[in-house]
Amino acid sequence: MKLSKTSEYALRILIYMAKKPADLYTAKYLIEQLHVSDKYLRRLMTELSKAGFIKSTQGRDGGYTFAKPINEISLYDIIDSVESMDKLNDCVLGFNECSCTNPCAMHDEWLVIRQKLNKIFHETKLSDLDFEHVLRY
Amino acid sequence: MKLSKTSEYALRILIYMAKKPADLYTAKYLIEQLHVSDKYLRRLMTELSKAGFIKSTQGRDGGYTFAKPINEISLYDIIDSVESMDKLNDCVLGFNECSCTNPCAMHDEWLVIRQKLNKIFHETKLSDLDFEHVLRY
DNA sequence: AATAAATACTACTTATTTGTAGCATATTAA
DNA sequence: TTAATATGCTACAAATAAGTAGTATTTATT
Repeated sequence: MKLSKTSEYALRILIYMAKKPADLYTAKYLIEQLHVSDKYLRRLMTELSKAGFIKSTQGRDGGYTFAKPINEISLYDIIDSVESMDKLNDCVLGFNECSCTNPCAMHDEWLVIRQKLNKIFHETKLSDLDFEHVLRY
Repeated sequence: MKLSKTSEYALRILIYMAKKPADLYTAKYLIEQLHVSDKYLRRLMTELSKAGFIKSTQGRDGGYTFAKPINEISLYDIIDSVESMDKLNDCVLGFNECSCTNPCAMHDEWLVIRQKLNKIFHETKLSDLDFEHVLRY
């Protein structure tokens, strides 16, 4: 009942960048600021580039910037790009056959929770966050 | 953003038993009904016994029954006994220092979600579930 | 053209979770 | 008291997630 480390890092990085969304950030700088390990961050940045959130420029004076406006990037999209958000909608008891017409004993309770989770994660965009106190390492 | 397999199994088993809470269930029977592997289920049952939800009687004609009324067993308690529910209250970005006075950028959004999750898991007791359609393998 | 400073890729290592095997222990009934 | 039928324990195996190492590639500056 927790996000994966990879999702945590992805959120941390993009939220940090969203504070000044027009800037160019080098991996080296983000590693220092956010205390995510070198190779892990770099690999993750490549994933986030492929997912279309950021774009990288290689070579000297290179780095990463947003590839689209931060009010178009939801927390749902970010998490979904590194761990499937679909699993949130799986049966909480692990039954594959579970559905509204053939529900498990917890189906209705879980439906309420997951709808709220989906709603908040979908509706919260990077631009909605409070950057006054962006906690960082 | 999903319960562990172990939590799923723990819930499956106890919810299944809660349908007829006075009965004695053998491991063999539960394994057949719920398709949880032999040794894994047995180990889990021992944990659930130690946590005080069920009690076991060894030897011939042995098995497991509830150790207390099922309206005193919440889903929170069950999940917490096999994977720490505390982690639900950890910072969603993984910052140890995150708190209401020193919040991360997602602190407020996440607080709303986790309070709802905590509430539902705490308030839902085994006796509250709908046993008309207990889906099983 | 050489160098410096950046990202990209592939393979490997470690840690955690999940699942399995085999033997030990307990209890009832004939 | 022996056989049958239960649970309990310890150690191992497999799968997945997390983290690390080293090298290749790209590009602006000189």
